[in-house]
Amino acid sequence: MPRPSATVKTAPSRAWEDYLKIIYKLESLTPANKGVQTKDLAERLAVSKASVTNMLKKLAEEALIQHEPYYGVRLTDSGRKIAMKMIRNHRILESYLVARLGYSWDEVDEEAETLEHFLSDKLVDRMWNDLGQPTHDPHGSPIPDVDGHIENKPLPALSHLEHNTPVRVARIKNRSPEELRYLASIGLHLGSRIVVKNQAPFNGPLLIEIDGAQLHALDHRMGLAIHVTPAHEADSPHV
Amino acid sequence: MPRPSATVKTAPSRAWEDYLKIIYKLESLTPANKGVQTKDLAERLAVSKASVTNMLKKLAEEALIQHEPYYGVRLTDSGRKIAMKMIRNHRILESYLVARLGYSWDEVDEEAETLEHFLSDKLVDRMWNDLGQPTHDPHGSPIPDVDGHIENKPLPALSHLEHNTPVRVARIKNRSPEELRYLASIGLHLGSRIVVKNQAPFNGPLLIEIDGAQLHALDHRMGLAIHVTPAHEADSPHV
DNA sequence: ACTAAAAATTAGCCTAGACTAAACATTAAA
DNA sequence: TTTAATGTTTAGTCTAGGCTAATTTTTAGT
Repeated sequence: MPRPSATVKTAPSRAWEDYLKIIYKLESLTPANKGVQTKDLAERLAVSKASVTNMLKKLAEEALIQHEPYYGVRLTDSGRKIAMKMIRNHRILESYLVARLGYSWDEVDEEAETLEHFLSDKLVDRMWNDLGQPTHDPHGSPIPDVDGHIENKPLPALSHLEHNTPVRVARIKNRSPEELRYLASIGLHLGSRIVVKNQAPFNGPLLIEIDGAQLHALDHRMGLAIHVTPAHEADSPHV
Repeated sequence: MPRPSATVKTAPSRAWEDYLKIIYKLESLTPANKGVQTKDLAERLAVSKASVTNMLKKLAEEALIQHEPYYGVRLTDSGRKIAMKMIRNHRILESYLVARLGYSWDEVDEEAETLEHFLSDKLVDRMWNDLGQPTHDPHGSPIPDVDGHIENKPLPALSHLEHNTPVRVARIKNRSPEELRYLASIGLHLGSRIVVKNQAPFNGPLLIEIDGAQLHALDHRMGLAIHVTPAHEADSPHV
């Protein structure tokens, strides 16, 4: 008959990993003096605030986060390590699916969102090596290294550019499959050369030229998610 | 705030899938007039018999099994369908890992055991097509088709062969990684040509010749797990 | 400074899927 | 045919991770 699991330092569950990953992502959007808010976690995890509070207590007990009640939460080093592993797994799998199994960039997130929790280190490592040890995923996001270090170069967003300055698309953050498909349909990919011709007032749409050809109007919020490098810097980005 | 999940025909959980898969596997070892026993399920799932009974009740409510209390359990068509899907996922992933990511046949089961529950239909289909729609996995086990049909050709085991009749290894069932590694180390693979020279009495070890060269003593129980085809039938098997 | 709104926490409850211990059924053996 | 051994089920717990409702703390607006 089965044995009780005793005090065996149980592996972090999927739920824990999800919490830690979201906390990591929200930390970068949070002013440095504040922690990540319960409310925002609840929203991103599609879970009640009470559930979040409840879970934060457990994560804090395991020293994966620091929880200052009412002031928010912050990852500890061990918590960050787990978050980075999930992000590494996620981004390597996405890269693999695109490069080896014919996925398009709008299809990969859904698949990776689940599988990131169940991939062995061995499998992730083999995919990464098979791909030639890429540094960025199909959306241009950096892949953390095995020790959890990640490139952190802030790139300007399309919406914040001077007009008529050519740039190249380096990264698209957090867009839905529909939006990604739309971008691909107008010929906007990683590495595309963009010139912002105009921006309508009151955060209105951008008028952009893609690869010297078509003109397109692009919603302001889409422009915020598209990050670029100066056109001369790297002719084609990491892919 | 999140919604209650209501009566949304919830997807089968990992636990359900594991139960159904094991029931399927045990059915073939169970005399046709009997069902699969609770005890055997408990053993294979490493779970108490009471837990099994409890779960069987739920599976029966969902019409995934027929549960005749005290007489055991049997899959319904819908239950079998889920079981076959898990087996398909498992075997295609194993095949993929070996063919594309350099895994050896002793490494794949562990990885597949978890991931089989989380692979999307799309991913499985793409792996299967990328591999050229294989019909058998790296251990020679048949891969069910998308509709849940599976080849069911009974193959004789090494232990039950006439002596001095050359055969080819077609399938190795349920061996541990250690045993599989041992077999590989003595040059016994799918497709190896084997001649059984002798079997010691009282279910003693077999004396076998592998690919016309080395002689090896092989434990009787190992011989039961190694299934073969006549040497002339197919020169090299499905791989 | 005071009050209303927003955010966070507490308290109590629920379900899935485990568990143990005890009761009950079936089968095989004497 | 009775009994012992084995297998199965019932009854009652437990933990993870959700939930709602009520309460408390912090923040923002007058």
